[in-house]
Order: sequence, then structure tokens, then C-alpha cells
Amino acid sequence: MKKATEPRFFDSVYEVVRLIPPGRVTTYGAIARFLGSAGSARMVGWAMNASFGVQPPVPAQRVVNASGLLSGKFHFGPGDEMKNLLEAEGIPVENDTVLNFSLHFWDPAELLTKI
DNA sequence: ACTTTGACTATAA
DNA sequence: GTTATAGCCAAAG
Repeated sequence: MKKATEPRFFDSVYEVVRLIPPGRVTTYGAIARFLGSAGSARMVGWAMNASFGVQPPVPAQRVVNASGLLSGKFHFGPGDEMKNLLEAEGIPVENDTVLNFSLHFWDPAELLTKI
């Protein structure tokens, strides 16, 4: 048996990000707040940094900053791969920013309320 | 154990 | 609208 000292914080972030419905986006702060660690939005970003190679894959492209800016576009890879992925989901992106961001914004709390 | 970092957010100018 | 500064927490070095 392995020790349970693994950083579950990252794992929790991965789960929430995977729950993001297609065609929707969320913010680091929303995820952090949902995890009960409001203010640790930076941790969410850090978790995303470690999400590469994680299984199942984490749709980190659906996670943007509070301004709808693709803050992690540079981490995804060369070019505008993140932008391409978002557009493929039906999310219009321009100038590395999600258009109508508030319209595509999705809060993990909606899982509890189920709208 | 301490220091530095980091894909953030909010407020102020 | 941008730019600057402070606050914030957890992981990596």
C-alpha cells in the first residue's frame, strides 16, 4: 500500500477541471473556491502545470483566468494550440481572450445546484 | 526547515 | 482601457 501523503490538492483540481462541460470555461479562482481554498487560485494554475501526462487527461484549455485570458496558452505548447482547442469546443477566442467570457463561464457550484 | 516560485485575484492609480 | 502593488496558498528547490 502506498502512503496517502500524496498531494490531493492537485488531484482535486484535476477532477473539477474534468467536470467542466464541453463548450464551457471556468476560472482558477472558481475552482480554488470550490475546493474550499479560496485565494489559492495560483495553486490551481500550478496543478495545471503538473496536469501534463496525468490520466485521464485534464482539459486545462477550459481553464482561464478571471479576465477570460488564455493565461496558460504558452504552457500548452507552441502556437495557439489552446486557442484552437477552445474554438473546436465552440468557444470563440480572439486575441488570446475568450469572447463573451461571462457567457461561457461555468462554475463548479452548478454541479450542486444543477441549475 | 527555509526560501522561492507560480497557467491568480482584487484593489488602486 | 492599462499598469502597479499587495495578498494569497501550496508545492518544489
